[in-house]
Formats: sequence, C-alpha cells, structure tokens
Amino acid sequence: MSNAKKGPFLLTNTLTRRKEEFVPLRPPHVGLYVCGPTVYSDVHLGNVRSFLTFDVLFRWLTFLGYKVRYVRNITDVGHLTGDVDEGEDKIAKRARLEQLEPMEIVQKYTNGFHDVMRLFNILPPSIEPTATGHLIEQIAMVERILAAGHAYVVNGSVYFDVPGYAARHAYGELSGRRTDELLANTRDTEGMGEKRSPLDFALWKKAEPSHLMKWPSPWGDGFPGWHLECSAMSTKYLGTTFDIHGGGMDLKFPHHECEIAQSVAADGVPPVRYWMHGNMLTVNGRKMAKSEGNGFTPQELLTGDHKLLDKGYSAMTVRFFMLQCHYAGTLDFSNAALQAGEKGLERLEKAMALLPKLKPGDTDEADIDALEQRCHAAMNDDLNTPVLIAELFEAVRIINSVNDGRLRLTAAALDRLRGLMHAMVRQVLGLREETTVTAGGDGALDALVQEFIRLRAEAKARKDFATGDAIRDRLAAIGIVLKDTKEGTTWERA
RNA sequence: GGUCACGUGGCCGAGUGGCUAGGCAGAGGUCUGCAAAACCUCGUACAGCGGUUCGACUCCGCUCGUGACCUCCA
Repeated sequence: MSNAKKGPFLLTNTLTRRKEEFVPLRPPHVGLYVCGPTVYSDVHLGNVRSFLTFDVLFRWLTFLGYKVRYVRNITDVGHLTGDVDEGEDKIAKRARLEQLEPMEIVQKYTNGFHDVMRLFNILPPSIEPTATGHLIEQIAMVERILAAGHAYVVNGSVYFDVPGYAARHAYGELSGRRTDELLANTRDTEGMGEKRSPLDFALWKKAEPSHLMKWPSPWGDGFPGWHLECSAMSTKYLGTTFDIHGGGMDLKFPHHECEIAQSVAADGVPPVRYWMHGNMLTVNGRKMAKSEGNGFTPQELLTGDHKLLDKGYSAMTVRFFMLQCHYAGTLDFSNAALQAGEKGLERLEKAMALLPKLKPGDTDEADIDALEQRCHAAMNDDLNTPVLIAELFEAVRIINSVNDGRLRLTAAALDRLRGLMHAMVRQVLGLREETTVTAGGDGALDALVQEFIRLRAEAKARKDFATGDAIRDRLAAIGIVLKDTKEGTTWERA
C-alpha cells in the first residue's frame, strides 16, 4: 500500500468509542457510506458541516492511495415528520404546501443540494442512489427480515420487532442505550397504533389510496420506512459488511441503531466496521436546526443578508473556518470567528500565490521533509485538520521568509514545498482558489488604476509625497488599496 | 429522569502526565519617504474542590455550568 510511508491512519470509531487504526476489509478498496440529505427543503450551514467532514475523509483516503467507493444517498421518500405512526411524509407534505408533484420537490431540492455542494467544493460521491430507485432492494430486505422472524405484518404495514431482536442480539450498542431504559423513558405510550412495542419501527408503511407516493409490495401498496433505504443501498453497493459509515451525531439514534438491527436481522452480520459521527454546528451554543429557526442558507451567508450575519462571507472562508475545528467537536458559529478565519485564509492564499515566484538558494535552511511528515501525521490522527492548518501556517512563514530573502531553500526543496502545499491545501483540505477582483479582473478598471499608480509614481519620484499619499488615500476611500513592493505597486480591493 | 459529550489566555480553537499548538485581535521592534504586507519578540490560559503522582491543564472522584440525543433533524 502506498500509504506505508505515511503511517497508520487512526480514526475514532464511535461504535467502540476509541481511536482505532483504519484497516480496510479489501485493500486497496474502501467502502464508504454517508447518510445524505432528505430533499424536502434547502440545506443550511449545519448540514454543510457534516458533508464537509466526510468530504475531507474521502479526500484523505484518496490521498493515501485507496480506491474509495463513496456512496451518499438522497432520501426522497419515507422520511416522516414527528412520530413514526402519526407523521406525514416530509416530501409529500412539502409537495402539498408548494402544490407540486412530490418528484418536483425531490428534483428541486436535489438540485439545490448539488449547487451547495459545488459551492463549498465538496466532491460528488461515486454513487448517489435514491430511495425511490431502490424499492425492489428494500422490499427484498424486508422479506429477509420477516423470514428471520424479526418483523411482523399488521394491516399492510411491516414493523421491526425490537424487543424480539434485542433478546438475541445487541441492540443499542452504538448509541449506548438499553431497551429497558428506552421503554421506561418512552414519552408517549399512547399512539402506539399497530406496533407491539413503542420501540418497534416501520420497515414498510401501508399507504392510503389518496397517497401520491406509494408502490406495490407483497403487503399491499405502501412506502418504505426511513431507516431501510440506507441498509438496502449500502448492502447493494458496498456489501453486507463494509468499511466506514458516516453521518451526523444526531443520526446515531435511532437511525443508525436501526440500520445495524436491520442488517443483522436480514443478513446475519454487522454492516459496518467503523462508524463515524460528525458533531453539530451551533449558534450561541445551540444546535443549528430548522426547528430552532437559527439556520441560514448558503445564499444568505454569501450576501450577509441575515440577522445573524454582520457581513457576507465567501464559501471558502466558511470551509476554512469549519476545518479549523476538529470534526468531532461542536463548532460555534460567530461573526468574530468567521472574520478571523477570513483573515487567516487570506494569509494562506497570499503565500500560495507567492509559491511559484520563489527563487531557489544554494542551501536548505528549513526542513521540508519534517514539515511534510507532520502534515501527514496530523491527518492520520483522526483527520486533525486544525493541526494540519497550524502546520500550514508554519509553511506560510517559510514561504514568506524565502520571498523576503531571509531564508534559503534549494530548488529541490522548493519543489517539495510546492507539491506539499498544493496537496494539502487544494487536494486534502479542498480549499479552492477564489477569484478575487484584482488587477486583470476588470480590464477597464485595472487600466484606470494603473494610470493613478503611474501618476503617484511620478509624484514620488520628485519627492512630492503629499500628492502621492493623497492619491493612495483617495483610492483607499473608494475601496482600492495600493501596496508598494519591491517589484512595484500592486492594487487590490479592500 | 436516562445516555453521552464538553468547560483552555481578549475571541475562535488544538494538544499533551514534565518540553512554544495555530489563527484573529493587541503591544514592541526590523524594513519602508510614510503606509500596507512580511519577518522577529511578547501575554505564561487550561471551570471549582479533593485525590493519585516526584510532577496534572492532561488520570480518578465530586461539585457547578453548558450542550446533544432519548420525537423529525447533518
């Protein structure tokens, strides 16, 4: 394996609550499944953080040389609001509210989701399956669970028998729950409806004749339960047992617990070897969620048009801001933190821009190999992006020092440094260069500013600093900042 | 109530049983006609109370505080 030199990759397995060395089942292949969005509304920034976490995982595994099959689903049916028995399908509800066909809702918000992923430079998965595209697989899985005696049919619906399953298998292992405690804490003992136990969950739900989203099944017309699709599709594309399953912390229970139960019941083996859970984005200490009303969309973020935002922030600023925190911890949103991130990213990008211009020296006064090893070590330690970024700022110092002629690096070392920075910043962290409007961005504007720069240079040449400073100050007042460097004067927008 | 996290300097956020995280902001300096940028230097922080230890911010216990999950949620 090509990562032999890069050291073992440790990641926190939330099933064992330990940091473990990642060893794939069938190297060099890695099977990765991540719970995707339910496409019934716009994604907000909290959702983005989760997909970003697994984007970095995908990128790092790829960097290590693995051939990753990354499956991230689109939930387009079966996700109910509220209680499993009383709730309405989220997509059907939205379709009713917007007076659209359910599949129009699905298409609309799937498109929106993809736009957001592109905006934040989150790579597309290898396979993006939809629940409605895998009805046959889901029905087959329900039949296997029924055959194993872990489910029962009531009036056209099929429910998973949790107490029965728990008697023979470990249920609650992932989330640290026990069925007796769950039962004791069940809030609503009424409304159980057809279920034998409040812990049971729907595998297949009977649909009323008026229901738009329904399909034929051995139990009559209906639709699949929410937890089922992930099990059916991960099994289809990654096998009955695969390497890594990821999702947000809030999916741990019941969603992922139910996935494990379904797979064990249907196929007899635990589905996942490493479970990974990303933590939440909070606002003033509270989870960003639609129900809290504290979420905002990427569009609002870019324009700054939201009461929580002092100003707009670029997508890469937000990406950088999020990567400065470890994925397993909560990250609190604040304007001050975002602005700090904006400045930091600017410093990093300035150094990146200097990289091609650096001139080689005759000796090496910085150890690029050691720096590279520390970068790899940071990522191998449970995707520690904040530590990687700290190392990258060490590189920034080196780059600036070489540029200033304070530090020397040979041509070979410079090549290593360029390769390292490109790999870490662009490939691994996925920080895309954002086009800033500077010289060249707008021909007419640039020509105009160049004319002022020339006037100012003439003033300076005859020691008329008052005029020179006036030109600079007045341009600054309209947002054009001039900077004198050894190579002449450059300008950029404030 | 149950389960599980977390509490780090002005802010955001890593980490470790004894050795500078990093970014932003701030102070001083170098450079520059002056700025800006860059570089150098600086703050000696780890909720509280006990315990283990030669030594704890790091391990254990308790207290206080915050949050997540237990119902849809990335």
